[in-house]
Amino acid sequence: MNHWLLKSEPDVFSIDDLKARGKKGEPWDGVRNYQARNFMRDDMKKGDLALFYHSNTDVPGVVGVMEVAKEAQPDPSARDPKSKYYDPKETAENPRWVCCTFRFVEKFPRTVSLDEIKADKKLAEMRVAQRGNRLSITPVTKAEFERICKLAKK
DNA sequence: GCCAACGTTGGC
DNA sequence: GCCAACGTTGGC
Repeated sequence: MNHWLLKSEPDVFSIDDLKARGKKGEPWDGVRNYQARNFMRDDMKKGDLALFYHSNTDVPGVVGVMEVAKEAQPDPSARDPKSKYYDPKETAENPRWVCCTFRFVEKFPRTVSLDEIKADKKLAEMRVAQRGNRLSITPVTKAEFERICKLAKK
Protein backbone atom coordinates (compact mmCIF):
# COMPACT_ATOMS: atom_id res chain seq x y z
CA MET A 1 0.00 0.00 0.00
CA ASN A 2 1.18 3.50 -0.85
CA HIS A 3 0.91 6.62 1.26
CA TRP A 4 0.30 10.14 -0.02
CA LEU A 5 0.01 13.76 0.90
CA LEU A 6 -2.56 15.92 -0.88
CA LYS A 7 -2.83 19.66 -0.57
CA SER A 8 -6.02 21.60 -0.61
CA GLU A 9 -6.87 25.18 0.24
CA PRO A 10 -9.40 25.00 3.06
CA ASP A 11 -11.27 27.97 1.58
CA VAL A 12 -11.87 25.87 -1.52
CA PHE A 13 -12.20 22.39 -0.04
CA SER A 14 -11.39 21.51 3.56
CA ILE A 15 -11.26 18.30 5.57
CA ASP A 16 -14.65 19.23 7.03
CA ASP A 17 -16.04 19.41 3.51
CA LEU A 18 -14.69 15.94 2.85
CA LYS A 19 -16.17 14.65 6.09
CA ALA A 20 -19.54 16.04 5.05
CA ARG A 21 -19.38 13.95 1.87
CA GLY A 22 -19.53 10.80 3.99
CA LYS A 23 -19.11 7.41 2.36
CA LYS A 24 -19.52 8.73 -1.15
CA GLY A 25 -16.32 10.72 -0.86
CA GLU A 26 -15.17 13.41 -3.23
CA PRO A 27 -13.50 13.21 -6.64
CA TRP A 28 -10.17 15.04 -6.45
CA ASP A 29 -10.71 16.98 -9.66
CA GLY A 30 -8.84 19.95 -11.03
CA VAL A 31 -5.34 18.53 -10.87
CA ARG A 32 -3.56 20.03 -13.87
CA ASN A 33 0.01 19.04 -13.28
CA TYR A 34 1.49 16.04 -15.06
CA GLN A 35 3.57 14.75 -12.18
CA ALA A 36 0.60 14.86 -9.84
CA ARG A 37 -1.62 13.29 -12.47
CA ASN A 38 0.81 10.45 -13.01
CA PHE A 39 0.79 9.65 -9.31
CA MET A 40 -2.99 9.45 -9.36
CA ARG A 41 -3.22 7.54 -12.61
CA ASP A 42 -0.42 5.06 -12.11
CA ASP A 43 0.27 4.60 -8.44
CA MET A 44 -2.85 5.33 -6.40
CA LYS A 45 -4.70 2.20 -5.44
CA LYS A 46 -7.98 1.68 -3.69
CA GLY A 47 -7.39 1.70 0.06
CA ASP A 48 -4.22 3.81 -0.09
CA LEU A 49 -4.09 6.30 2.76
CA ALA A 50 -3.40 9.99 2.27
CA LEU A 51 -2.61 12.90 4.54
CA PHE A 52 -4.93 15.86 4.03
CA TYR A 53 -2.88 19.07 4.01
CA HIS A 54 -4.32 22.56 4.29
CA SER A 55 -2.35 25.04 2.21
CA ASN A 56 -2.61 28.80 1.81
CA THR A 57 -4.07 29.30 5.26
CA ASP A 58 -3.03 30.79 8.60
CA VAL A 59 -1.42 27.59 9.86
CA PRO A 60 -0.55 25.36 6.92
CA GLY A 61 -0.23 21.71 7.88
CA VAL A 62 -1.67 18.21 7.97
CA VAL A 63 -5.17 18.07 9.41
CA GLY A 64 -6.30 14.50 8.90
CA VAL A 65 -6.40 11.30 6.89
CA MET A 66 -8.40 10.08 3.92
CA GLU A 67 -8.36 6.98 1.76
CA VAL A 68 -8.61 6.24 -1.93
CA ALA A 69 -12.21 5.14 -2.49
CA LYS A 70 -12.04 4.94 -6.27
CA GLU A 71 -9.05 4.73 -8.56
CA ALA A 72 -8.31 7.15 -11.39
CA GLN A 73 -11.05 8.04 -13.85
CA PRO A 74 -11.22 10.79 -16.48
CA ASP A 75 -11.69 14.14 -14.74
CA PRO A 76 -15.13 15.43 -15.83
CA SER A 77 -14.18 19.04 -15.05
CA ALA A 78 -11.66 18.96 -17.89
CA ARG A 79 -14.48 18.65 -20.43
CA ASP A 80 -16.82 21.13 -18.81
CA PRO A 81 -16.47 24.53 -20.51
CA LYS A 82 -18.02 26.18 -17.47
CA SER A 83 -15.43 24.76 -15.11
CA LYS A 84 -12.38 26.76 -14.22
CA TYR A 85 -10.45 23.56 -14.77
CA TYR A 86 -11.68 23.25 -18.36
CA ASP A 87 -9.04 22.09 -20.83
CA PRO A 88 -9.97 22.50 -24.52
CA LYS A 89 -7.50 19.79 -25.45
CA GLU A 90 -9.30 17.17 -23.39
CA THR A 91 -11.33 14.61 -25.37
CA ALA A 92 -13.39 11.58 -24.42
CA GLU A 93 -11.26 9.36 -26.65
CA ASN A 94 -8.03 10.59 -25.19
CA PRO A 95 -8.50 11.83 -21.64
CA ARG A 96 -5.50 13.76 -20.44
CA TRP A 97 -6.62 14.50 -16.87
CA VAL A 98 -7.82 12.04 -14.28
CA CYS A 99 -9.00 12.10 -10.71
CA CYS A 100 -9.25 9.61 -7.88
CA THR A 101 -12.07 9.72 -5.37
CA PHE A 102 -11.23 10.10 -1.69
CA ARG A 103 -13.19 9.22 1.41
CA PHE A 104 -12.87 10.78 4.85
CA VAL A 105 -11.07 8.66 7.45
CA GLU A 106 -10.29 10.94 10.37
CA LYS A 107 -9.69 14.49 11.39
CA PHE A 108 -6.76 14.96 13.74
CA PRO A 109 -7.41 16.45 17.18
CA ARG A 110 -4.90 19.12 16.16
CA THR A 111 -3.00 20.30 13.09
CA VAL A 112 0.53 19.04 12.50
CA SER A 113 1.91 22.31 11.20
CA LEU A 114 4.40 22.81 8.42
CA ASP A 115 6.73 24.37 10.99
CA GLU A 116 6.60 21.19 13.02
CA ILE A 117 7.27 19.05 9.98
CA LYS A 118 10.30 21.12 9.06
CA ALA A 119 11.59 20.95 12.63
CA ASP A 120 11.20 17.19 12.95
CA LYS A 121 14.24 15.16 11.96
CA LYS A 122 12.17 12.29 10.63
CA LEU A 123 9.93 14.55 8.56
CA ALA A 124 12.21 17.31 7.34
CA GLU A 125 12.90 15.52 4.07
CA MET A 126 9.27 15.38 3.02
CA ARG A 127 8.56 17.08 -0.28
CA VAL A 128 6.07 19.40 1.33
CA ALA A 129 8.80 20.78 3.60
CA GLN A 130 11.13 21.64 0.73
CA ARG A 131 11.53 25.21 -0.33
CA GLY A 132 9.63 26.11 -3.44
CA ASN A 133 7.70 22.86 -3.55
CA ARG A 134 4.42 23.33 -5.32
CA LEU A 135 3.43 19.81 -6.18
CA SER A 136 -0.06 19.21 -4.80
CA ILE A 137 0.22 15.43 -4.65
CA THR A 138 3.32 13.76 -3.27
CA PRO A 139 4.15 10.26 -2.08
CA VAL A 140 5.17 9.89 1.55
CA THR A 141 6.82 6.93 3.23
CA LYS A 142 4.97 4.70 5.65
CA ALA A 143 7.30 5.91 8.41
CA GLU A 144 6.52 9.55 7.65
CA PHE A 145 2.82 8.84 7.52
CA GLU A 146 2.85 7.09 10.88
CA ARG A 147 5.06 9.72 12.44
CA ILE A 148 2.61 12.46 11.51
CA CYS A 149 -0.35 10.47 12.86
CA LYS A 150 1.55 9.98 16.10
CA LEU A 151 2.44 13.66 16.43
CA ALA A 152 -1.17 14.60 15.79
CA LYS A 153 -2.30 12.64 18.82
CA LYS A 154 0.28 13.95 21.21
C1' DG B 1 -0.39 41.53 -0.77
C1' DC B 2 4.41 40.32 -1.87
C1' DC B 3 7.42 37.56 -4.17
C1' DA B 4 10.35 33.35 -4.97
C1' DA B 5 10.01 29.13 -7.21
C1' DC B 6 8.38 26.50 -10.58
C1' DG B 7 5.67 24.59 -14.76
C1' DT B 8 3.93 25.66 -19.22
C1' DT B 9 3.60 28.03 -23.50
C1' DG B 10 4.97 29.61 -27.81
C1' DG B 11 8.17 32.14 -30.92
C1' DC B 12 12.15 31.31 -33.21
C1' DG C 1 14.91 22.10 -28.88
C1' DC C 2 16.04 26.44 -26.58
C1' DC C 3 14.54 29.90 -23.60
C1' DA C 4 11.99 34.22 -22.41
C1' DA C 5 7.60 35.41 -20.95
C1' DC C 6 3.89 34.39 -18.43
C1' DG C 7 0.72 32.35 -14.99
C1' DT C 8 0.21 29.92 -10.70
C1' DT C 9 1.31 28.22 -6.17
C1' DG C 10 1.79 28.92 -1.53
C1' DG C 11 4.60 30.51 2.48
C1' DC C 12 5.23 34.51 4.79
